[in-house]
Amino acid sequence: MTGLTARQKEIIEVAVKLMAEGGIQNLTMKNIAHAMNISEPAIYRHFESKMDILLSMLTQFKQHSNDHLRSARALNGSRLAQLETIFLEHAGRFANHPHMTAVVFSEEAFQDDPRLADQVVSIMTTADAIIAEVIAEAQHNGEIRTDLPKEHLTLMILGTLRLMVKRWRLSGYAFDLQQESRQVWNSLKMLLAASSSP
Amino acid sequence: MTGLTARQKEIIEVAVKLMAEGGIQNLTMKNIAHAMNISEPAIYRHFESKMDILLSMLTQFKQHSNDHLRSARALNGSRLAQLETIFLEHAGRFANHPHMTAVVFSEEAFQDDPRLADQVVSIMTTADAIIAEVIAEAQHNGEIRTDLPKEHLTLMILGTLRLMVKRWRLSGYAFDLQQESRQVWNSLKMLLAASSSP
Amino acid sequence: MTGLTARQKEIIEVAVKLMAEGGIQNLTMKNIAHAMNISEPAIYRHFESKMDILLSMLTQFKQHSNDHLRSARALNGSRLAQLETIFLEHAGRFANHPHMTAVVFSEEAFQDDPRLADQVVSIMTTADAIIAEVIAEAQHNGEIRTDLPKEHLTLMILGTLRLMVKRWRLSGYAFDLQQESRQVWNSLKMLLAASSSP
Amino acid sequence: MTGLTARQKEIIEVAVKLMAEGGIQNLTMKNIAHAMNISEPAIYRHFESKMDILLSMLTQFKQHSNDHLRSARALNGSRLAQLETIFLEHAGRFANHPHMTAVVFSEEAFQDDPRLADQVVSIMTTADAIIAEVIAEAQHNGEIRTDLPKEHLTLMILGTLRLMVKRWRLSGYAFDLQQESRQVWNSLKMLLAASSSP
DNA sequence: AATGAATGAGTATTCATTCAT
DNA sequence: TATGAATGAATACTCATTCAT
Repeated sequence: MTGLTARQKEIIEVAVKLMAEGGIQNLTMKNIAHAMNISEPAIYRHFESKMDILLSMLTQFKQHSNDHLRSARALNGSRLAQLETIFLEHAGRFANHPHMTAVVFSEEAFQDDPRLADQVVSIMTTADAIIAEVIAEAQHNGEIRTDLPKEHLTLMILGTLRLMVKRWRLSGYAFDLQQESRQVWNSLKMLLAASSSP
Repeated sequence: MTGLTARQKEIIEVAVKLMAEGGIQNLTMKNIAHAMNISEPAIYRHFESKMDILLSMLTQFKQHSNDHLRSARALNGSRLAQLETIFLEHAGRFANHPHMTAVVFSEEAFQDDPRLADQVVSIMTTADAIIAEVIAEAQHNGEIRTDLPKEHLTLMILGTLRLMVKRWRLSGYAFDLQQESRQVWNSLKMLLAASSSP
Repeated sequence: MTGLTARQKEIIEVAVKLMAEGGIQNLTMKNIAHAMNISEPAIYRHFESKMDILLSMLTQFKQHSNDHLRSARALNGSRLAQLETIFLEHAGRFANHPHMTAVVFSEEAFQDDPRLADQVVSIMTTADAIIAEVIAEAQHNGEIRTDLPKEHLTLMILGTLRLMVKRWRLSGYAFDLQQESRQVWNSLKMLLAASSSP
Repeated sequence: MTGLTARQKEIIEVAVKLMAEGGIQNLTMKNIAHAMNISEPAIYRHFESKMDILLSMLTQFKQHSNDHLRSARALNGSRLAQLETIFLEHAGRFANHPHMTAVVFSEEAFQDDPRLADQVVSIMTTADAIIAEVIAEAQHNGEIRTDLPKEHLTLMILGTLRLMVKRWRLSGYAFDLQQESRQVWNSLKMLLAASSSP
C-alpha cells in the first residue's frame, strides 16, 4: 500500500516526466501545474511542499525497487538465475519507463537536502546489500567463482548496469536497452562463472 | 595551452568547489563572487556568462582527462599496464581533488543545455573509445581474454570505476579511494585475465 | 440578544485565541478551520467573509464592554465607587480572558478597513464618554477634585488602565493583573481625591 | 552614528509612511518599491530581508528615543522640568512626524518575531526606567508628592501620553497634538505636585 | 451542514545580467 | 579592473474565496 491518492500519483508521474525532460531545473511548481492543466496552488492541496513531492517520489521508487528485489529473491531457480532476474528486470523497468532514469541519475540534485540524500543512499545501499547476499550464496553454491570478494562483484554488476542505463539515457534512448542488457548479462555471466576445471 | 587566465582558472576552481559543496544549486554568481571576495559584475570581466564558466569548466576537465589518457597510452609497458594506469590514475585524480567528482556527477545538471550536454558526452565517449582500443590491443596480445566483446569489458571497467567513485562521494569521502581502487583493480584484472589453460 | 449562533460564537472565540497567540497574521481561515477541526469552506456557512468575523468579534466585544459600563453605572454607591468598579472590572475581564487583550491591542490591524476602524473608535469613544460623565458627576458631588478638566482625568484613568494591561500582555501575563489593578487604582484614587482642606 | 546609508534611511522612511497609512498589511516589498520608484529586488541591495528593514526601523526609533531621554536628563533645571521636557518633546516628536506613531502602535504586529518583540519591549522598558528614575529623584527633592510609588506615577504619565497620541492618530491627526500635550501636562503637574501645606 | 478541489491575486525572495561610474 | 545600483523573470508558497457534490 502506497497511501498515495490517485492525484498524488499523477503529480509524481508528471514530476518524474519533467525531470526526465529537463533535469531538476525543469521541475518547478509552475511546470507541474501547466502539465496538469491546473493552477499552482492546486498542487498544495495534494502535497505540502515541493520537497514533499520529491520525497514521495523517492519513497515510491524505493518501494518499487525493493519489491522487485524481494520477488527476485523469492524465485525458485539458482542464485545465478536470481541475479539475472535482478539485472534484467532492473533494465526492463527502465526500458518500459524511460522517465524513471531521471530519478536515479538526479541523485546529485537530491544531495542538498539531508532527507532526500538519505533516501538515495538507502535505495543504493539496499540494492547493494541484497545483491551481495545473493552473490555470497552463489559462491557457496559453487555457482560463482570464489576467488573474488562479493563486494567487488557487486560493485561490478551494479556499476555496469548503471553505466549502461546512463548511456542509454544520454543517447536519448536510442538503442534497445532490453536487448543490450541481455547481451551484457551474458558477458557478465561468463566473467562470474566458476572455473570449470579446478 | 589552456588559453585561460589565472583569474579564470581561479573562478573555475571556486565554481567546482561550490558545486561539490552544494550541487548545481549552490553554483550562483553571488556565491562565486562571495567566495572570491569580489563583486558579481567583476566576474563578467572574465567570463561572458555563467554558461561560459560551466563550458570552460568542462573543457578544462576534458583536457585533463584526455592528457591522462594519452600519457597512459604512451607508456612502454603492456596494454594491461596501460589499462591499470588509466584506472588507478583516474581514481588518483579524484582522490587528490575530491571536488572534481562534483563535475562528473553533475552531468545531469548539464543536460539542459545542448552545448554542455555535448561536452559531457564527448568526455565519456573519448574515454570509452580509448579504453576500448587498449582492450582490443590487449586481446590481440593475448593479455586479456577474448571470449567477451571489448565494448562490454569497457562498460564494466568504466562502470565499476564510476560507481566506486560515486560511493566514495556519497560516503562523504569516508574511505581511502586510492587503496580501494587498487584492490578493485586487482579483482578486475583477475576477471580480465586470459584463461591460462587453452 | 447577540443574534449569534453557538457555532458563530465558537468561531469568534477561536479567532480571538489565534490573534492572541500570533497577532492578526495568525488569523487565517486555514488556522481557524484547523483549530475547529472543520474545513475552510465550512466557515462560510457561518460567516459571509473573514471581515464579517472580525466585525462580529468587535461587535461582541463592544456589547460586553457597554454592558459592563452600564451595569457599573447602575450601582447604588458613590460615583467614585462606580469608577472603581469600571476600572477593576475592566482589568478583571482581561485577567479572566487574557486572549481578549489581543482584540484591544490589535486596533491598528483593524485600521485598514473603515468599518472595523469605526467600531474600534466607537468602543473607545463610548468608554470615554461614560467615564467622563461619571467623573463630571463625581466632581459635582465633591467626590473628585475639581481643579482638573474631566477630559484629562478620563484620559489618565483610561491611559493608565490600557498601559497596565499592555504591559501585562507584553510580559506574557507574568504578573497578577487583578492584584496590580487594585493597587494602581488605590494610587489613582489618591490623585483624584478632592483636597480635604478647602 | 547610525551606520545606515542614505538609501537605507530612505527605505525606512518609506516603510514607516506605508505602515502609517495602512498598517503592517500595507508594508509590502511591492509597496516600498512602488513608493520609491524602484523594483522590488533593488531593495535587497540595501536590506537583506523585510525583517531587516523592520529591525532597522525599530533600532533607529529606539536610538532617537534614547537620545531624547538622555538629553532631557542632561538639563540643568529641576527634575519636574526634566519630566516636562520628556513629556512635551515626546509629543512634539510625534506632532512633527505623525507617521512615527505607526511604529509605536504597531507593536502588536511586531509580536510575532522574537527579535522585533524584544526591541519593542526594550524601547518601552528604557523609557519606563528613566522616567521612574527622574520621579524618584523629584520625590527626594520634594518636587513631587511622595505618597505614591514612583512605578504608579510612571505608569500614569506614560499611559496618559500614549493614549493621547493614540487618540490623535485615530482622529486622523485632527487636533493640535502639541497644544493638547501642554494642557494635559499642566493637569498632570497639578496631580504630581507635592502637597503645599504639610 | 460540510467538504475536496480548485483558483486569482499576492507574498518575500533569488537569479543572471546590465549599466553608469 | 572593479563596483554600486538596479532589473525582468522566475521561485516556492499563502490567502480568502468559490463551486460542484
